[in-house]
Amino acid sequence: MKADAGTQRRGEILMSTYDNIYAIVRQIPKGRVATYGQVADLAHLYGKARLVGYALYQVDERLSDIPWHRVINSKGEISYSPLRHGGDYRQRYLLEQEGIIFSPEGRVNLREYKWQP
DNA sequence: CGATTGACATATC
DNA sequence: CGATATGCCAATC
Repeated sequence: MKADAGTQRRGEILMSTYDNIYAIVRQIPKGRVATYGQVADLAHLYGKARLVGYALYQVDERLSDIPWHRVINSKGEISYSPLRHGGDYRQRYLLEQEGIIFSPEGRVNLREYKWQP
């Protein structure tokens, strides 16, 4: 059965697509990271990783309590955006504070840090 | 309201 | 490893 484009029914609560993504990101434990693809998968949005990135982009503006910094791309690298707020390295700094080690290339070891639900 | 863009992913060359 | 191509969907122009 297919869910509607914008919303899908879960129990008796109607959740918008983005709220679904937010719910997943909130569940990422400290010291772990998740890829956009993984979040999309868990949010029943397999193959739509772009929506995850777009959703998180808005999260930052909303200053939500969502740990957006724990979401990185499948290469284990932080995706930067020149359009984002000034502090580009903020994400990396936050991850390092959680004990995540970055490679000299600016990547993390997904085999070890990737969140496994 | 049509066209463009964008925190991505996967496959192929 | 990187350049190119395709899919995917919402927000923005």
